[in-house]
Amino acid sequence: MHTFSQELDAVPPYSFELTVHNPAGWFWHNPLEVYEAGRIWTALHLSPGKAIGLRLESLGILEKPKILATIFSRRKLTNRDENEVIEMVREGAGLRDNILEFYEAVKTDPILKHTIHDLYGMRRGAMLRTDIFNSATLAITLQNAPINRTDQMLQLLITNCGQKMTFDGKTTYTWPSPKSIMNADAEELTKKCKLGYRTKYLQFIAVAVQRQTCPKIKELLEMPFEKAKAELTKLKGIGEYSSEIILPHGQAFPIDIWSAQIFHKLFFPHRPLPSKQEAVQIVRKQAAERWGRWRRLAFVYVLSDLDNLSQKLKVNL
DNA sequence: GCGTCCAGGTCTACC
DNA sequence: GGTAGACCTGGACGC
Repeated sequence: MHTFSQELDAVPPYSFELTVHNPAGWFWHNPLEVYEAGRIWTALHLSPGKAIGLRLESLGILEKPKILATIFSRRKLTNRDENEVIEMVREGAGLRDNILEFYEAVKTDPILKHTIHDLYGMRRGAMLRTDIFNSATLAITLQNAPINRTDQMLQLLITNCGQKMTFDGKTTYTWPSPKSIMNADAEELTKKCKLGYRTKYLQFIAVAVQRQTCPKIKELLEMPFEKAKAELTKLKGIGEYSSEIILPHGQAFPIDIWSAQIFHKLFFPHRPLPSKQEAVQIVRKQAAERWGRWRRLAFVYVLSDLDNLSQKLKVNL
């Protein structure tokens, strides 16, 4: 194994653990990543088809953050590949974000004033990616399914179609590449990964990503939010909710029936819960008016702090 | 055990 | 342009 290491700075305050370790009870880059005491191990594909292992380690403290990134690869990487990975880490771990701007904007908000205290230094972590396929895979498996079903589909997809990587004494997997899903037999994929009707959507998106007929993450970010959303909803299986899972914009607010009920209780604690679909529309509108361009961060902060919010605001979440 | 319902959306046929 | 109904799968529930 070849290794390449680089120390990275982050804009303080920066909490490595809150950002990458089970954010909102979920994963950072991939459901099969490994986290142990200030270190995380994961794996990803570099285009085209090169798999690498990645270890991130926190060397600093909240007000003087420093992250050591180490890349593990079977063949020596080019400088360009190394730079691409480091750039993905900077983006995915939110190292450049100035979180103090967000804190200043929401410091008097009756809900967020608690969460920014409880989760001081947390960033909105994002998957390591240059194309939409990882996040589209997540979005498709979240649709019309309770969380344990989603988890089952993701685990099966990754262990059957991702690439297994053993390095630095740890074993983990990459997300499945678009090529591996595009070339898989549809019937076999459905059966092995228990995807049901979702197989056809996943394969449709895999083809679009592989043939580059849909925008990359960087291109989406350069578009206005509504235009970027319209581009994504052209894809079969991607509606409003799924597009907001994928979009990198700060205005994205991927609200579903479950989270809509939580946010409705927080926004309107004395109102009865409306129908599920109504709650989604009401919450979406309220979040846009109240949190504007900060609503994606607000979303992550609230869902990462439900126990504390329940106690402080005396709401049963 | 067995049948029925429905979930952390989206598409399509039909009006 | 709006909206029921269908869609995989598996856990919860009633009997």
